[in-house]
Amino acid sequence: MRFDAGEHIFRQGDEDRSVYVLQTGLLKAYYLSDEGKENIKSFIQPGELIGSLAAAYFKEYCSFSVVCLEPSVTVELDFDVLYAATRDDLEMASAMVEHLLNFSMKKERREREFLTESAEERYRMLIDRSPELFDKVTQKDIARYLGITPVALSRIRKRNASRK
Amino acid sequence: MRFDAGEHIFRQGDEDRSVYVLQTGLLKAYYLSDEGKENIKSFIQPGELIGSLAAAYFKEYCSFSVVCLEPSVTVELDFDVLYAATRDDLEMASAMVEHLLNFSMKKERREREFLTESAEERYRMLIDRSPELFDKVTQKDIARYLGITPVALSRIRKRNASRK
DNA sequence: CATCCGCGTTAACCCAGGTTAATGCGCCCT
DNA sequence: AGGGCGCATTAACCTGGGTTAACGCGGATG
Repeated sequence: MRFDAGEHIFRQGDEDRSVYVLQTGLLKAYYLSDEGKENIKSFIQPGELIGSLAAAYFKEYCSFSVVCLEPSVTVELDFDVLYAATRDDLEMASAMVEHLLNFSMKKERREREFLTESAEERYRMLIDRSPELFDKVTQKDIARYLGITPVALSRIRKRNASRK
Repeated sequence: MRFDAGEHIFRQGDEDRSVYVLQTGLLKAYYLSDEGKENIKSFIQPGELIGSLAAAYFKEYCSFSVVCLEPSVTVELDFDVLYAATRDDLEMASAMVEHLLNFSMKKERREREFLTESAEERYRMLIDRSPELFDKVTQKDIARYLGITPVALSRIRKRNASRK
């Protein structure tokens, strides 16, 4: 499936029960609060996989939206088919375990960062870990990913003007 | 394996490559910062499973410690054996997928709460979701789990004096 | 070319939570 | 019983980030 920049793959509240593998492009997954504030769950880069686990597994509504930041190409997989496959194909199950282990560790790291680091430290770690992001994504989105406002990020950048 | 309250199952920095299933008791998993500050990753209740995925999978050091808050009984499983089993036993692989899906969703929810909610809202949600914890765990530990100081939690409780 | 709009920056003011320290309480220990 | 220790509370003060608003800018659009 091909998408233009700005197009949504699915929206918060949808009943989408698919999983998408990103081939090329860049996606952002975000939560929209009742008051209309956006908080960014993650950026998705080629090779990564995105979909609302909870929505698919518990047959609920998606708790977040996914939109393309660049023109993107994805492959859509039906969660139920995928899940059924893990129940009777060892290859699939192993691959799924592999993927989920990696996914869990990523989530765990982010949880840890929120728990133990300040916004400023999280900013510095993000620069170290994913410098490419800073070329592709607006500062507003970086801020919303770090859990702060664009104004706060601008201040942090000023404080850290020396490094990048 | 039996443990007294206060005993550690493993410590940050250990090379423990096991996974533990809690039969009875109550555990807490926590990070200790360089400056000696404690931040609580999670409380583990009977039926749940704990272990440092990253340590086991990447053969690294554990990034957190696990200590018993009550006398506890656990079953120890070797991660490598477990992982190998998922590679050639469909039953095991399916169970592992099941478990990891649930684990991922829990982490995802916590990530979301840190990203989108204030400390006060997180406190209220915790009361709703796990009221039992408040009887078993000190307020200090609840605060460290919420990502705030005991002093801040005391203030929040005062503001919310009406509800519990 | 002029207009518009969204982004990043900066300033001023506000507030939640951190820090430090004092107090009082309950619990464990011998 | 007495001493000691860790926990919860409260107060005073500090600080990082939120909010609002003004400004300049660059890119898109007519």
